[in-house]
Amino acid sequence: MSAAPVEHEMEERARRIVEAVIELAEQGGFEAVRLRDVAAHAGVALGTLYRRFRSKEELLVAALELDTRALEERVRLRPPKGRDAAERLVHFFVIATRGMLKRPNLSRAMLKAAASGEPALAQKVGDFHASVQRMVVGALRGVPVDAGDASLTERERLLGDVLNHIWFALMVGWSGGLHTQTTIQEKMHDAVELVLGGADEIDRE
Amino acid sequence: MSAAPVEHEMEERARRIVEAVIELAEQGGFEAVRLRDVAAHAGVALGTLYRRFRSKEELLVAALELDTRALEERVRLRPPKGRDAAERLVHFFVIATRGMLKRPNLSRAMLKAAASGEPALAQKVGDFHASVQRMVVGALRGVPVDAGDASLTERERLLGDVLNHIWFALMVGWSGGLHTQTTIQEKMHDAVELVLGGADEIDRE
DNA sequence: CCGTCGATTGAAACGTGTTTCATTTTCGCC
DNA sequence: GGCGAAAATGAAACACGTTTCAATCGACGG
Repeated sequence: MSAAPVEHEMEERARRIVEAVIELAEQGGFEAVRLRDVAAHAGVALGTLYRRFRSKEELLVAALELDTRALEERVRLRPPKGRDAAERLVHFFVIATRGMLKRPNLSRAMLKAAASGEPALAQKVGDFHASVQRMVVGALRGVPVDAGDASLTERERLLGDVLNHIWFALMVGWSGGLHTQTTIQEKMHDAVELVLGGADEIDRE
Repeated sequence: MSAAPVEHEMEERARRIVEAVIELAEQGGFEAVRLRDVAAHAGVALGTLYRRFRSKEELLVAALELDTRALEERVRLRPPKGRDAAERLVHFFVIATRGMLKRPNLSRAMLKAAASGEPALAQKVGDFHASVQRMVVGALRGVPVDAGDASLTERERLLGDVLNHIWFALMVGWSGGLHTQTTIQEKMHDAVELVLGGADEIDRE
């Protein structure tokens, strides 16, 4: 019956599972992602779901991976604009933040999973941070950085790291009700100006 | 039988409950904090526990509050030392990081709760961030800042905010296996130098 | 001393993440 | 077309966070 080879069949199932996760999380957040419902929506048995994903958190980190890839694509097609690095960085974080806040329930659920501290997720969570860092450096340079490029300067690595951490902490804070979209953007604006060398040297590049 | 008035009785119970949480979390982390065990250790019924704390996360955030108060006391008694602001800030983060990593299971559990995104915890999590920020500004100034002091300069607020965010994100990353104690301290060192005005102006104060 | 009322208790029940397992299906291969 | 292995299924069971509730306790005013 099925024309696809095994791998495709497996990927197909995994894709449907993650899609179901995203749909449920968009509607009701982390708690609404009931794995029995996920399995039903994806048309698989619970055991199949657990063959591919070790936990609920792993499912949501898989969703984060998809989301991050979409953001990368968005940034590749329409890179953040600005006359200098600061403007481009601020613009990038506006894009990234808006992207997350567009589906708040899903984003909260993904952030909760990413911050859950599960060692099994370290790889994927690390990939997420690496991706954000690459996009940050891309905005800093004004030129996209692709995944294979290991040639960051020390300064780029540092700035990417620091801004990534700040944004992540802000998103986690937003997720817990500590910040609004506006305060996130203001704080990222201030942070970018700070790390780019103070308020006076706006056009340093 | 009981000589203490009602309020003391209630506080006493709450204190014993949080102590039980800390003990169990120290040994086995978040999962080991089974609320039936917590209640048994504290000598109360499950219902009593749920009268005072709305969720497992709230219990661990209460533990974080205790821990943070202990860190504040530690910093008040022996403030971070250094010839300039950068050294004091780095020293403060060494103290704070070492304090958390001394009881890794407990700290991971508390961080997971703090990053869980529960809106009910916003107040307490916000208090935690405010406390860290105060200690950061204290290290920046070289003089402790007490809780009532609202007179931060704009620069102090910004630096406290940014360094607090970076440290929090690093701790969450550590919790998930992304960083070691060494990498945390290196990254905080670099971050402090960055936000304090670049690698060249070491003695700016 | 009694009655009242809120707090506590003990125990049961529920929902959901996770595990287990016997059975069935699918797939590559001969 | 049939075989053996790997994967999927369906259903049950388990663990634990959370809720519920009737019974009991303890303090306090009258």
